[in-house]
Amino acid sequence: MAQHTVVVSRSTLKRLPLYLHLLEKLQAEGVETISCTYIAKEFDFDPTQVRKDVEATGEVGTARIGFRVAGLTDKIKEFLGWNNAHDAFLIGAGNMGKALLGYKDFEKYGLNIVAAFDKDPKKVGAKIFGKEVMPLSKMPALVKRMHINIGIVTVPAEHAQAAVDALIDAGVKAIWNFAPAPLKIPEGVILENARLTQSLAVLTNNLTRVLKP
Amino acid sequence: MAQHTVVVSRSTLKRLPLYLHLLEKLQAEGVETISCTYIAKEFDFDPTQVRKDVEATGEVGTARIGFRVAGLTDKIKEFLGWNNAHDAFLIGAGNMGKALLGYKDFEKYGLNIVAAFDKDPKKVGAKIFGKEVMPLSKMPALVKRMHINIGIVTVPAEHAQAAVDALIDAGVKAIWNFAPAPLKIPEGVILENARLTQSLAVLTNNLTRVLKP
DNA sequence: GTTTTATCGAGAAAAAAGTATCGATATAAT
DNA sequence: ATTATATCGATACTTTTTTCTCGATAAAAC
Repeated sequence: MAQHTVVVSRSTLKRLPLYLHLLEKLQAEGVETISCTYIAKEFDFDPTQVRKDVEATGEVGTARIGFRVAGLTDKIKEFLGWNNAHDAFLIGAGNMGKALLGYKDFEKYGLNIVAAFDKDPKKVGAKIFGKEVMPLSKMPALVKRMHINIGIVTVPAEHAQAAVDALIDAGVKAIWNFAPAPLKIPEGVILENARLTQSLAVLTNNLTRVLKP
Repeated sequence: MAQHTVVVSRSTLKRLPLYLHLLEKLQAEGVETISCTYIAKEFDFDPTQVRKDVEATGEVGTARIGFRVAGLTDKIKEFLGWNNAHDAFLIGAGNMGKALLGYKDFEKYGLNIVAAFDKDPKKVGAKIFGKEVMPLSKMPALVKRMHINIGIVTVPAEHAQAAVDALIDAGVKAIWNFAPAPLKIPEGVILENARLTQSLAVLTNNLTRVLKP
């Protein structure tokens, strides 16, 4: 099958999961086809924008009908790499780490957190939502043996760079970072920041403006 | 004092917290002035972009020197509304809810989670990180009495719209949504989605492209 | 069977975001 | 004192992203 190695904008990539959620809801309701116009209305986007986003996945529609819900769902999942799970290690079994370990839906999004690591001996040995917490020293060997590609970083900001360095040294190809620290990574490694503070900044700025007399 | 009611792009708003983290690190190290060139290098951004972002906060620099670290810190905080705390209620005391309740740094970011609410009677009554979990039925009256402006939604997707409706009915002005559901809100209310799946989508898409032979 | 309508897909236009250029200026070096 | 340099701030330019327009097409309405 022809794979779609199209490079698209971050914005498009971030809209696709939204469409996917909607499509899965519709599929559960037995809806078979869907138009970009409909999707656009649901999110208050421009229909053309939705059409272009969908185009990136390689799915083609039919005039007057739209797209098959099942077909589009598959194409989006494939495009995002969510059709088969990537194994991941998590570093830092604090609150955020625990929350992620307990997030069952990740398997739907192509992510399988295999184990957690922490440098605090008090946290080591426990099981969090069925996943073992191991000492950080064991991480490198396990990354190599299990061919882990993704490292999730949920340590405090001051330890983030060290955690990332260790993960990359061990052979991890992508970092999902939750620490509020600017990280340096070598060429070829993927860094994605999931920083709540950025989202919060947008919220509080808007709110201050709205509340201002 | 002249307030800055400048409307800036989402992108700018999301970069400002990054600068702020860096500035606070520098301030702790005793650095007094900083140039946009330096900030840009740290994040691999364009210096002009940093200068424009900074301009939005209203801080002015001096040629050849740059900006005072302390002054810029204050201006960014003020611009983001992080200089005085907004009280917030959290709905949904699941894993993500707990993680947020335990996140101490929020006070630095102008957010004070006052209490949590859950419809599950088993969760009600407990204290999570010192914050009480109350029945959802008590929420509306408390929002009004305490003049709560922000509602944080960490319920499962299928209950998200109901939670949001209840919060807005009660008088909340801004919603910080963690549920993977498309939410409808009335004019004038602020909705900010903090969806991990969007960030994950960018990561897994990039990773599949990198791993592809 | 013809007309109407909703939709796609492609390309053009508009808007937004990011990048480069350049004069002005404040410090440091000579 | 003069020259060199780093930086700001304003403006111009470029690129990217979003939105608009329009012909083609498939179903529905008449």
